[in-house]
Amino acid sequence: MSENVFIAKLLAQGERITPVRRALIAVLSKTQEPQTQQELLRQLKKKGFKVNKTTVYRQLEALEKNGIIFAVHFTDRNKRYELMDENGHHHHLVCLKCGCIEDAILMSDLKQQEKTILKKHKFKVLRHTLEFFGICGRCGKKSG
Amino acid sequence: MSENVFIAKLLAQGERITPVRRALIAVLSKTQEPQTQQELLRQLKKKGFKVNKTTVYRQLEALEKNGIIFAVHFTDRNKRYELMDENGHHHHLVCLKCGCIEDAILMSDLKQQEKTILKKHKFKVLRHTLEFFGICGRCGKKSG
DNA sequence: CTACATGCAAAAAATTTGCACCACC
DNA sequence: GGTGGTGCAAATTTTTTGCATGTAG
Repeated sequence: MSENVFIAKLLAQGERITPVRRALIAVLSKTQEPQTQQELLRQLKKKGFKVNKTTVYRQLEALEKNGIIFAVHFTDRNKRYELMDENGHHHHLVCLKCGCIEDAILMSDLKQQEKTILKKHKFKVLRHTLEFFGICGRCGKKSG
Repeated sequence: MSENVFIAKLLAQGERITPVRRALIAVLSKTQEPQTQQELLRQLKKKGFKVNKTTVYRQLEALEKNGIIFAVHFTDRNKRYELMDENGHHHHLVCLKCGCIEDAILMSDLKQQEKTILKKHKFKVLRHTLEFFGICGRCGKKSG
């Protein structure tokens, strides 16, 4: 249950543990692709969890502020959320044909980049997003 | 006038050169930060250029499809556009306090990363986004 | 108890669509 | 002269806000 790590983090930060927060963390920990508010709401309701969309928006915002989840934007207009990975979050491969999303296996050390940025730009990087857009293996086979 | 490069590219692709397209390219070539539809519309109007927001949306979409401009999403909910850089587009440093956006000087070879991704994931990368979020030099001074 | 979480409805903001008309090639 | 660009208004979608009520700590 890595979920408990996040619960613990919230508690440590003096935040309340409410059913909605618990449920959001649970759903996010069971999905690999970053989820939109709509998808999360749908999944919660499917599980019989009664919750309002406003609350989902508000709690996603709160969880993001508390460093529990992370927001990414792909090609569509919706924000997507994923759980913050303690070892640094991962990056994504977004297929422009089928829309599937894989996690990228990356060996770059952006940590080093961030140090360079601090030196050259006097800019303290707190987080970053790195996303790749293209054609996934399956779509590549289908159409050349 | 690097603007002409983009005009030429559009022509080469059999696209029409309309006043709106020309104006959008002109405005984007004079701004360093990626612009939202709203900002672009405002700048066009300020220049006395009469155009409707729907048209701006439609032309931004068209220009993106034709590889003239590139869309990025930061922390707010708006899509932003910048001209495609022929040497590869640049990355950004987004200040979470004042919202300013600088271009990052980067020395990473994402090209190499993309080759690795093709091998490991069978995923053909067409483009990527890499954005850093943090505290810019000015804000860093102000508040510690 | 009390501050914060929640639901509902309504507002605001961002984007898209339908349709008539205009202009470039 | 026909395809595609444009404007306007209205619809849709996404997100936010106000306020009354419930609930975790």
